[in-house]
Amino acid sequence: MENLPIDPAAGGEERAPIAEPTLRRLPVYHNYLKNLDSSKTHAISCTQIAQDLHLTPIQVRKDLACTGIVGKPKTGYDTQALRLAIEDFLGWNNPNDALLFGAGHLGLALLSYDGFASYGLDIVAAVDADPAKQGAGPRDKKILPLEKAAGLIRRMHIKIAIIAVPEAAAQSIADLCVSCGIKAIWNFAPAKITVPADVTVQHENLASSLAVLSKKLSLRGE
Amino acid sequence: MENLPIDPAAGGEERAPIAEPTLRRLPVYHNYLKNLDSSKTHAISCTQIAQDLHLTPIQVRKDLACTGIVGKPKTGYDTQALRLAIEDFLGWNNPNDALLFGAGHLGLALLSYDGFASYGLDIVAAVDADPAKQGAGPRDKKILPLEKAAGLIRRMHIKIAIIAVPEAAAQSIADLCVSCGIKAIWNFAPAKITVPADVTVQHENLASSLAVLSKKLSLRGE
DNA sequence: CTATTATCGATATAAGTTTATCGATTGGAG
DNA sequence: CTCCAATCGATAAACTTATATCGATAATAG
Ligand SMILES: NC(=O)c1ccc[n+]([C@@H]2O[C@H](COP(=O)([O-])OP(=O)(O)OC[C@H]3O[C@@H](n4cnc5c(N)ncnc54)[C@H](O)[C@@H]3O)[C@@H](O)[C@H]2O)c1
Ligand SMILES: NC(=O)c1ccc[n+]([C@@H]2O[C@H](COP(=O)([O-])OP(=O)(O)OC[C@H]3O[C@@H](n4cnc5c(N)ncnc54)[C@H](O)[C@@H]3O)[C@@H](O)[C@H]2O)c1
Repeated sequence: MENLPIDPAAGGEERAPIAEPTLRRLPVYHNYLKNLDSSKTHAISCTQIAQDLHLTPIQVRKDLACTGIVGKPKTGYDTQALRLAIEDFLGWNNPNDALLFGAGHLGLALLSYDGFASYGLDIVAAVDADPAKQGAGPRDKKILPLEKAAGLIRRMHIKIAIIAVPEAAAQSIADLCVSCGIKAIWNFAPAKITVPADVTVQHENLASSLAVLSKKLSLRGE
Repeated sequence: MENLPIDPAAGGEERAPIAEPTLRRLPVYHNYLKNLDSSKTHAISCTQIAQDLHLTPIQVRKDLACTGIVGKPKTGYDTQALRLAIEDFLGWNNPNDALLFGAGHLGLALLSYDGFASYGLDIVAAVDADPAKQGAGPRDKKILPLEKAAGLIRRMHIKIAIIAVPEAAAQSIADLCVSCGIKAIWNFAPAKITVPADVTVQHENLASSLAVLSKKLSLRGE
């Protein structure tokens, strides 16, 4: 037990970089575990998870290993511990505050969604340029004028912005966010936005997903 | 010019299977081209596209090659022809009808979005179990009772369903769709749904994207 | 108590995707 | 007209991700 294969040339702080596909599957495992009847199922095997989620047991095992959890042969993983390990790994126990830009159709849907809380995201308020949209939003969230954004971000040390404004306004909102110290942007506009290297952007492009879907459909049909 | 490297063992119908990451980038190129001032820019090079979209020229060239377009050295691609080639490849010129399940917050946002038309998707109507939601929806789209779904799908030969109902109802809606002949499902519920092998499912899991974003953010911060 | 079997964890192989290299082609400068 | 620089297209290498193999371990049956 003495020669555990420590990453060479690493002083102990550089952990294995997590693969993005794995990262995207972790919430799926988490949701699966949440829906298990925990009074009945105290342990779960990779085999079972893989079967239910249409994956291979090997992949599941490798994904879960990233969280540091250890399983027991013939039994599997403790369901409670596994769920906590995923939450811990994804940082869902330390909620991040976020500010939403654009309280239109999509923005309001995001604002009214109560599921984000369990994913460690708290949308503290929305911002909209249209005075008619301003005031009280769903779930006691305020919809503020654009001018209030900078102060709010600075005062609350908000690090995440969600962009749900029209494409034409996306870049200017991004610039505003960056100048206020935002470090991560979740972008729902179908536009490429440019930010400094130390800011992370996650593009949520529905057109891409749709392209995959319709291409698969058309290939099936022929 | 006589020995073009035809795919061996292919009678001429089996084209190269398109890589999914490439497929996801094609709409991004398309949107980029749409925003170009076409009166000024008649040709565009991979180098330029790559620079603007933060990709490598080689990748852009390879992606675009899938659409069958050919460029000219020193000039690049004809912007108009390139845009049409992408639309053609993605099938955006032959719109698909789709039926939306769930006219809640997210469903209504999707229903009111007029951008899907240019991606070859036409949401013909929505369906909701709640009588209070039924009636006229945005953009002259009807919101129908659940009982009407099966008939509508069969009558209009609808092949695509969009699921925006609560997680608990997602599988039963999927089962209904499959029994009516739906061949592709775009699923916004955070649930894994099970369908026969000849039906395609595209899961749109916001939790996955959020996991990527927040993990990157937390790695940056340390 | 021992044999059996399901499962984990690690290592190795395969498949898929991105990036690099290089010759060929074309438009424009001299 | 000739040379040069930019770009394409194809092939090869590097990297990433997924799958397979195999020994070790623990629960269970006999
Ligand atoms: N609705 C959908 O289903 C859907 C799907 C895919 C992508 N999108 C994208 O999401 C974005 C929002 O879509 P939507 O349907 O909610 O549009 P929308 O028009 O309903 O809402 C846009 C909101 O942004 C506000 N706004 C405009 N400029 C602003 C600015 N500079 N600062 C702050 N607020 C501003 C508007 O007042 C409006 O309330 C768009 O970029 C759209 O392309 C939407
Ligand atoms: N709102 C968001 O921003 C968001 C984000 C991520 C995921 N989602 C997911 O999208 C789905 C919809 O979210 P939402 O916020 O619109 O929820 P919602 O509660 O606002 O809307 C759900 C709608 O589905 C209808 N419905 C329920 N059961 C039905 C059935 N069997 N057949 C037809 N209609 C039925 C309800 O009447 C309601 O109108 C959920 O699964 C949610 O987890 C939503």
